[in-house]
Amino acid sequence: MDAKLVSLLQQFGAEPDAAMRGAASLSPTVTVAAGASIARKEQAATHLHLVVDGWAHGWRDLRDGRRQTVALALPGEFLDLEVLASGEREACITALSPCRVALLPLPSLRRLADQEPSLRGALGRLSARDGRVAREWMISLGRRSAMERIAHLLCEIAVRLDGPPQSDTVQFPFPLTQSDLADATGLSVVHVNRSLQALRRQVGLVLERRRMTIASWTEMAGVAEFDPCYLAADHGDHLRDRHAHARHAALTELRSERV
Amino acid sequence: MDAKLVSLLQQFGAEPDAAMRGAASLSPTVTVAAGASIARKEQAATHLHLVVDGWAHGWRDLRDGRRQTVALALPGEFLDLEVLASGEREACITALSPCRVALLPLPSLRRLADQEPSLRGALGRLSARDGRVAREWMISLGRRSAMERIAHLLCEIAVRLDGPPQSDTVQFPFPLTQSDLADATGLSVVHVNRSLQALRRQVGLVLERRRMTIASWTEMAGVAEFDPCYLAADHGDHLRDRHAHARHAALTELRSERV
DNA sequence: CGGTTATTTGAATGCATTCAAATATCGTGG
DNA sequence: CCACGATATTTGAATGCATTCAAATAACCG
Repeated sequence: MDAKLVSLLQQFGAEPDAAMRGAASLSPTVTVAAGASIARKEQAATHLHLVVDGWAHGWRDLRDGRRQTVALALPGEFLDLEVLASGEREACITALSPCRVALLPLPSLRRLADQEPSLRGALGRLSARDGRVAREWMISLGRRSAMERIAHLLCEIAVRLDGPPQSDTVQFPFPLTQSDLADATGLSVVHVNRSLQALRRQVGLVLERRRMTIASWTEMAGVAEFDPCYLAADHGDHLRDRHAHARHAALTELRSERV
Repeated sequence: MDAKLVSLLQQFGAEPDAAMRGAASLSPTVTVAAGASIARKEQAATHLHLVVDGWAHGWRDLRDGRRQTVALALPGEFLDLEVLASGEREACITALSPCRVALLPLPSLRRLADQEPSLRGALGRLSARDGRVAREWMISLGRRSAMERIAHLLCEIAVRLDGPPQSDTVQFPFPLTQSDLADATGLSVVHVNRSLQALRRQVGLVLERRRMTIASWTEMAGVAEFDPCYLAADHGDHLRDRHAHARHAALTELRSERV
């Protein structure tokens, strides 16, 4: 049972009771080291994975070794929600930092989702958010410059961790290496390094001892043309029936997501 | 009512009866010219869109005009399935060729999905396929060379239109301009032109009067490192309960999708 | 402390872009 | 049916962003 998952599911519209039962279907968590494999593409998908603590990513590679990160999971987020509907995993999952990962047995989660419309809706909206993030990444990979890509990713991470920032100075843990950033942004390690230096000069970015500081969020978001609305939980009128002011609350709630 | 939609839903696991009722919820179709807008990002999402005939795409752009296609819809495919769960549209939808588009009222489709588990499952699996396609595009945009990107996209289109090809020579209608291809692959028009010429020489690609011919599918798929399995309907064990040999049938059925 | 991993720098190369202009094709009205 | 304007494709040349290769420095881990 995991309190963070309960609150996540409720944020995305699950009834308190349904959220509890969803979270109760967790198997005991496993702990893995940074760089360790959590699930491989080929193996049968029997469980869904939730990162309780730590960061992980899903990736694919081409025959000659070029690698692309296709999904990033921060504390409290699912890694492979798509497995719920399709039954097959489409990427290898690897820990980017030391991780505690919860396993949710697929059959029981499906049974639960079939019975609980609100839980089903919450999982659907979580998938939809993953889709929005994926599309935003497509825009970065296809059309943004190196600096813009990195800036955009950093903004996204900041908001996914702590919600839209209150003050102009933002700070958060950052376990990724420059090589991880390269995988996620479709750039070479060397160029990530150089773009990071440019950001350091332009928007006062500091990265030391696995901690990121953004001196000017305004500047950074400007460089990235960043609009956080694609990260909000409520992206329509689903919740509005149940929670009258859900739309407004959504962003506020995101802020407490930091789990 | 649209026979193609019925068969699409059944391919993805809806009961015949449920598929019929899903298709029955279609509003009358509208016809739009190539280049015309079908739905805008900002406007309230009241309907889902299905391209009955013609090609369309969803796109986003940056302030300075750089544009990226984030989704492509071929005849018989949904354009904005993500709206079903999230309630908001995340891209502008534009016709790439003359199009007949069916509108499905969101509320009635949701009601239907809530009542019909098999229809719900089919829509979920269709969304999951959209997700797999999106991730494949991320790999192209992030890590494939210009020629590889275009080759991969052409392979994908060929399979989405007609299923995995039987013979080594493949032919299909192709209404996209090179500028459309540039939007989809994250390249400049000029470079698309040059890469197309390279493909012409290397794999005997011919594109004339809106018709594409691939002389050697083997060559083309080789250049693209193309593996069609991410396009299959059945990507897990969901269907296996109902249709014993669904997995094998999935690819075969895809072949008859060409609508 | 020493080995390993990560970051940083320099220099050379290359893939893709931009700009500009020519040619070809398409659609439409005369 | 042809002429016309508009759209799409093609080519050349110059530039630039990002990559690769190589090596040095710095940080991390046991």
